[in-house]
Amino acid sequence: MPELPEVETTCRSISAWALGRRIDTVVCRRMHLRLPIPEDLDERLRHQSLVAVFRRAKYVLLRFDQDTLLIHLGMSGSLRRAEPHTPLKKHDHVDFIFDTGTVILRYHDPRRFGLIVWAGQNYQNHPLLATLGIEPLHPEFTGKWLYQATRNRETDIKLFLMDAHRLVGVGNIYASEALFRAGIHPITAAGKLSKTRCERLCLCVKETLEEALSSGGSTLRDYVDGTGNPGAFQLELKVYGRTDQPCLRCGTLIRQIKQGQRSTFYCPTCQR
DNA sequence: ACTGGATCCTGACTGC
DNA sequence: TGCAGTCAGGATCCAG
Repeated sequence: MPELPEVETTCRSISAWALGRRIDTVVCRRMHLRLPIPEDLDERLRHQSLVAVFRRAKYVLLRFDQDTLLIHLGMSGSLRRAEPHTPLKKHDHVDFIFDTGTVILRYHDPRRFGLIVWAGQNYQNHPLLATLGIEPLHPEFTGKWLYQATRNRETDIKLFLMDAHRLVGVGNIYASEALFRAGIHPITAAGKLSKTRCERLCLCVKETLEEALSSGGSTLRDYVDGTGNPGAFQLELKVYGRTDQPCLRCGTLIRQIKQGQRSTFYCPTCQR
């Protein structure tokens, strides 16, 4: 489900309404996602206030007075505001109930590929975060970095972009979109890219993510942000999901292939 | 170290 | 209408 723009949008919208609120209770209806949900969630979070909501890669971090929670939305997860009268849907696994029960942050995840765990004292050292790659929107992600990181790598550039141990936040949608924008064929061996093409790709990754962010992310099925609003970037997608439709630049039919068991979309004319 | 494949799980959709 | 097969925004683990 969510890639960097969707996770970031989720964090921002939760911040807007939940910061400073105090946990009343936490209700878990299901104890197992990708990992077990901590059993002491309610006991420990009770009466703590939410101090910060931020993102690392595709992880959401909720910092409370004493503890920080690490949340991943997997493929199908969402974290959004619910009111006391909002009816429970199937797969609404966890409710963080604030104040005197007036507002709820609700975790929903049909496929249960997500996770909720304690982040520990120093979240950067958490095993799930410690080995992650660099943030694509940070200044340290440059064409030069990309050029050096891809040397001698035979893996397809699209798979390289999606490898969170190198570069985080770029998932299946935005990898295809950024490569189209850069005019690079997704099967190109990462190590074969010239310095110039690395510069261009780096720029295109940043632009694609930033534009998606300003549209509030992409809503393909049921993605909604922390307030419940859908994104609009799906309207801007140039290749993702457009199999056999004409390329918006040259009219050639968009192709769909598999890379690493995931669908890739590209224009065989614009991308070489 | 790198690379490709299987895997976790449910729901939506397609074709017979 | 039902049933089987395929596919889906992620990331980990394992074998070669």
